[in-house]
Amino acid sequence: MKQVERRSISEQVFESLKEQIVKGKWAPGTKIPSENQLTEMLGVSRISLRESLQKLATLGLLESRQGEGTYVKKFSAANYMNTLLPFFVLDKPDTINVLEYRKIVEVGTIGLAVERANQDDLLKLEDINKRMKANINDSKKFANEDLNFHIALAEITRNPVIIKVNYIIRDVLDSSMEEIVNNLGTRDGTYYHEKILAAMKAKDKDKAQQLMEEHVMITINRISEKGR
Amino acid sequence: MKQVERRSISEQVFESLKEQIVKGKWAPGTKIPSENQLTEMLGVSRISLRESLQKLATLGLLESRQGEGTYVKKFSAANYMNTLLPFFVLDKPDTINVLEYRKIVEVGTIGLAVERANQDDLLKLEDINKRMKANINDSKKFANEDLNFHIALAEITRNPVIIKVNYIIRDVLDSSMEEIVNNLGTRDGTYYHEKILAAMKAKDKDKAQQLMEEHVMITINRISEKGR
DNA sequence: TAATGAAACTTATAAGACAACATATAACTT
DNA sequence: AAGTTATATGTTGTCTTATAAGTTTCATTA
Repeated sequence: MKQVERRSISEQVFESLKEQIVKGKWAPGTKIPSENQLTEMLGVSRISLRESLQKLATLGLLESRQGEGTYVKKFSAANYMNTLLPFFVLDKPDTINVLEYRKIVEVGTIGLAVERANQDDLLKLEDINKRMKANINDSKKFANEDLNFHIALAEITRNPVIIKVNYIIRDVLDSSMEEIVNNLGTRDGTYYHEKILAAMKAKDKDKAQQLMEEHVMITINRISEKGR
Repeated sequence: MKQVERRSISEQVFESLKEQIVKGKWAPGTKIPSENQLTEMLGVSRISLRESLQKLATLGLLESRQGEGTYVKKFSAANYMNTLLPFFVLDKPDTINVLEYRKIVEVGTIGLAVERANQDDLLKLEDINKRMKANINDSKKFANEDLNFHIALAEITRNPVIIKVNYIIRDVLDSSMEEIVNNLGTRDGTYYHEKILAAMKAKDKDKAQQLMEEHVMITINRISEKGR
């Protein structure tokens, strides 16, 4: 027999709102009606409406700002990269594979970063390095600054796709990172960061990339040895 | 003065729940505590909690079934084909950013592929190249085989992260790819693929990487010139 | 044994209230 | 006149308390 169609209210609302955006009725950048207005227009409770709005926000189609309103976001590839999250999360077992991937991305990232870094960027990196050295005995803070260094590099590229992917990778590695630092210690973290920063100042792209490759490679080797 | 940190409740809850999944505390397929239990465990209202649960659901990490409970979703590639992307067309700056990112990943990919390719892999690539040449006047089929070539390279690395990311990127670019091929033609697609394959056979990693960089770079340049 | 049905538990939806925030305007001070 | 503070209004964020609508469990019954 043919199944009776069951669609939840919030799902129907979602489709309805999506149509407004997709069909261009609500153009990117514009403010959509307030929640109270929409509940009346659609005849649903604010709960169901908000559920749909939040889903659209998660997908990167809307953005809600408290006190201001809800706006249609311009769709960007970077937002789409959110779908990468489950890929990484649910495949957790192989940290090595993630690191191998990270090696590729980080080496490419530093290449662009060398070309695009300005004076402020370099100062910011220097700051992070200083904080790393200051926290050389606090592995938690140390690991955190380590990540900040790599994220800062990604942001220097000014490429939103790279930035986004970096955040996602960070998220995934974060869980194991502390453990990694606890095992590997803080010895060569500062060493490589300083060398990399020097190469950046000298605009020596090849050198910076080579250093970064070593830096990540050493981590990979240590991790894979640890498992035996 | 130092800014006071403001993070919404649902955001904090989101991070907290995500951590449980990322760290493997809640394994794929298992049922997570009920909403009532979670509200008590986290000390927040059901509204805020549900907001976070729904966000995780739209990201594909959780799935709620009325009357049953909420479960950690198992990964399945099919989940990622039902996205919103087809409704949107990437604009030029986006395409450039994606290509720039793709350049990084592809150059890294070919590096690993050179090291790990066996005889069968090389034959498979050769096959794809032949089909490309055969379809040199059918830009749609040509573009399709072009993508197959790059996906095959990703699969040769045997790194699931690289493979999956490749599929995602492919999805993102797919919408604009046909247009790209229509504009750029089929002229140097085969040229580079053949050269790259030759370098792979010779196990010449540097050469292969350099060729791949050129290959993607030329596409980037053409796209960015197109708009002027 | 198999079918029924009530109870308990789950997520979905609702309504109303208040908090937190942004913005514009009025009132006040200098 | 210009700058500052208070107020009003409208927005999203969060909470509380219900009720609806599913699923599962298990004792009861035919």
